[in-house]
Amino acid sequence: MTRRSAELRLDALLRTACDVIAERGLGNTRTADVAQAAGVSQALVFYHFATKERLLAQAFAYAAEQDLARLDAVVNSSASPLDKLKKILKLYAPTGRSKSWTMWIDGWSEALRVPELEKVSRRLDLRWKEALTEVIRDGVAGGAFKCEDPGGAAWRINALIDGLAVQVAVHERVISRRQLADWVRLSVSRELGVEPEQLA
Amino acid sequence: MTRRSAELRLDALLRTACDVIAERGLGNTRTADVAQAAGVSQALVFYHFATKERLLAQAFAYAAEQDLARLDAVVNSSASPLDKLKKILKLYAPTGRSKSWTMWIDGWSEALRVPELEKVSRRLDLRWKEALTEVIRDGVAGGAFKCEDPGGAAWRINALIDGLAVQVAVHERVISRRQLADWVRLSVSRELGVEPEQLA
DNA sequence: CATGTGGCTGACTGTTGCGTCAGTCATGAC
DNA sequence: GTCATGACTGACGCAACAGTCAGCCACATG
Repeated sequence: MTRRSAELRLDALLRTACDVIAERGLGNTRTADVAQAAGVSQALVFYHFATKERLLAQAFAYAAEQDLARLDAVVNSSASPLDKLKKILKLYAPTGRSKSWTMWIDGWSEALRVPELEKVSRRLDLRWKEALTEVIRDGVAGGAFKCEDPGGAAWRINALIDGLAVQVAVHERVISRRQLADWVRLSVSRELGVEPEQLA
Repeated sequence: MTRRSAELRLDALLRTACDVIAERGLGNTRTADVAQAAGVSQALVFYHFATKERLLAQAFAYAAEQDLARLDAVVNSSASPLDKLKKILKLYAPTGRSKSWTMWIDGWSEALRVPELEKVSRRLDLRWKEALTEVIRDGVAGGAFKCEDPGGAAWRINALIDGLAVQVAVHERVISRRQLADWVRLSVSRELGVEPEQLA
């Protein structure tokens, strides 16, 4: 155990906690697990986090912020709406039994009972929808997309991906990632009046 | 405590367990909770179920079977494909912070780590898709719907509902049930070449 | 009525896992 | 050097909870 500043240690613990949560699930993560994974005494965990609940909630938020940072990078880039759309779809769609997706599915379930997690989960979900809405609006304004209700379209696209991602993440092998991507492209192309091939 | 046949008691315990699970979540349900809710000693729970895991898994399956029974009743009825479709959509879409939906969301999360629950959850999810596919095929054959890929359409419709239902169930107030229903009707109408109003 | 079967319970036990606390030790300030 | 601060830990307390067990008692059967 090398000694570190509180800030560094906190960050390292949160990072480790994310890994442990992704592997064991929010409900089955024990403080001792996180401590062990971080190579640290269990007491240290309580030195930095008052309760287990706080640790989990902060770790969850930490992971969410990382995802959102990647999203913002795309939205704030100078790419065309079509390119941004493609990048967002790529970020959002699950890759393998994605660490992120297992965490969000877990998060939804916990959020049913833990208000603090519900807040984080809601913020994350809404942010994706806003980002997508914005890109669609820009695309419509620039003539790249045709869509009467960008907000609604964004919701439907997000919901479709969520639903398909759950199936891929939870029920391995019922559909392939390729199938998921194809169906998403098809629906998006219909919503925005573009050809599916343009989204590849 | 009135004495009952094992069969009756088992059924009553499963029923009670479903209620408790819906309220407390799969992960937070204790055997003592179920016993108390059923007005029975904790030891009796273990008399009928070897382990807590088995109790929860069986309760989960029990709830799934009830849902599937309702679904089968619709599918096997003599209604027209359009009527069946409307009834399926009505069954599937969440009503309030629906007991069923909180359970399925919880189930997805648990299924990530508990193979036994994964099986039940998969069976349930696939059954809905099959039913919807069947109805769409019938509708296409009879000329009521226009759809080139009934299977794909069923998957997309189901995924959309799942995704929207999660938002309604988990993040109360971000969208209304009315909004959800409107969007589902819109997407379904596009998939099947009917007017949204016909689905009301 | 006697007797066996099986539903049922109270009172346990062992374990797990959160949280505490008294105290150690590294580091930077002076 | 010495002192103060704050990161860090081992060892423990304690409550919650899964699961056990010895035995009770209602009821069907003969």
